[in-house]
Amino acid sequence: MIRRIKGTNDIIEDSYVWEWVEDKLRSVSKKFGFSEIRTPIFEATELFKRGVGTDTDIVQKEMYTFEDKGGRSITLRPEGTAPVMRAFVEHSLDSRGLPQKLFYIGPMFRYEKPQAGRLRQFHQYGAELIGSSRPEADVEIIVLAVEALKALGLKEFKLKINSTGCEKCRPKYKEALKEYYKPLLPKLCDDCQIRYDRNILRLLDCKKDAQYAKSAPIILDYLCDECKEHFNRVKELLDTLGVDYEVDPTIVRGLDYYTRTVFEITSTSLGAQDALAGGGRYDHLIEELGGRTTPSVGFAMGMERVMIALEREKKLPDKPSPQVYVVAVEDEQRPRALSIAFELSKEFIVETDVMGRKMKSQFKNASKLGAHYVIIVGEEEMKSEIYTLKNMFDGSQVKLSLSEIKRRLKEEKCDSNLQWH
RNA sequence: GUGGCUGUAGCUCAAUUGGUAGAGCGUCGGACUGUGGAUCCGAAUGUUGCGGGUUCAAGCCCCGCCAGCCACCCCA
Repeated sequence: MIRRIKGTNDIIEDSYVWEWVEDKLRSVSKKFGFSEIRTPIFEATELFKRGVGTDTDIVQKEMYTFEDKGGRSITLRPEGTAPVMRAFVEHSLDSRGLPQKLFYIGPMFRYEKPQAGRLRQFHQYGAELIGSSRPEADVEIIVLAVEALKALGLKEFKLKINSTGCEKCRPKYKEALKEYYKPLLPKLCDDCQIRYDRNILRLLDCKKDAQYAKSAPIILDYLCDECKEHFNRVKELLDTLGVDYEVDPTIVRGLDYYTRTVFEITSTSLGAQDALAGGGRYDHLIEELGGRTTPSVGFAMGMERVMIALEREKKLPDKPSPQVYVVAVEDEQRPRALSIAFELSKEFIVETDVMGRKMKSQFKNASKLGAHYVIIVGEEEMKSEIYTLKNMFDGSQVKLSLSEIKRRLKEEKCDSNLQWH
């Protein structure tokens, strides 16, 4: 048997949950004025090296990179921001006016060891607000992320924010950190020894050496006036909007492109892989990709994790079931049953038997599928063209013509809780 | 990439000290020849994750691989 690749999933029984989640996310995004962008699933490897940063874990060990037949180095996208920015530059979207507000939903690929909530092919929803350096933009993005989770019905999550400063103040902070950790260096874990030189900020969120991080210098004390002002405005606006958050000076984020605001939304109902969404401001990514300086903010949300959280919080939608199931009493009525089913399927969700089942089994099948109504087509109905409509929820039944049945089903559709639209 | 746990029917799990694989659920059918969700009866389905080894004999022991889970790493 050929099996699926490690760390990938077939979405079968749950596909209606995916549809539901995607519908909600699209709808919230549009309400915030964002429109969907769909970029290719693979890109030139160079895009991620430059966009995400060569020092990041993603680029160093997690990319699915291969050479195509033309000898080009191709990479399956590990994240969504760099491709969106590439498209922004490539199509000169700034000439259409700023800001550009874009969202995406789709698969991402990272070569990691799988566990619950961490897959090699996973799916992200994300949004980018391109072209504004103002704190209002940060807040709009943060609020969108929070509202998206709320729209799905999630409650058990926490928003944490921080500022990582800019190219002016961050070097000073890094220096202060180096100073602080220098005497501690021999006591740090192996990973932190390497991080000390490569990316000192990462020492802060190391779980093994968390004891030292507590009394380490805090970036917020090193922010330049502009960054400090920006961060304060973000907090004020969040307060004004009544958004709950917590300032966490240890979140630094794994991608190199972030400047100033960074944030994370973690679920309190998940295990180790508890980050539902993460994002921040990236003021220099676009110029890194050859565009003109265009300050921007964005975030990405992990759809699998959101769905695990929905399950934990018991917020999954009900599976949609057919509105009507057309039953043929005898073989003679099968063609009629089929044509009624096709006719009704122009307006309703219809099922009918194609397995040659006896009437009894057709009924069993109708209940198993959760059909609200059954239309019985027997000899009598065939002649009179007045069919029996049975309500499977309360067992009642009436005799109606096809057009009366349609009218009845239409009324039912309005107060049906089987649909989520 | 590191460490630990696990792998038996579609699903959840049994199987004495190694002795020739079973139950529930589900599926399908029947009891019920124009009426489902209850009940009863019956049927189908396994290279015991894969490969090797030890043994008269392996689901069980040993080794390797694969996959999943948990934690680390990191993140969504």
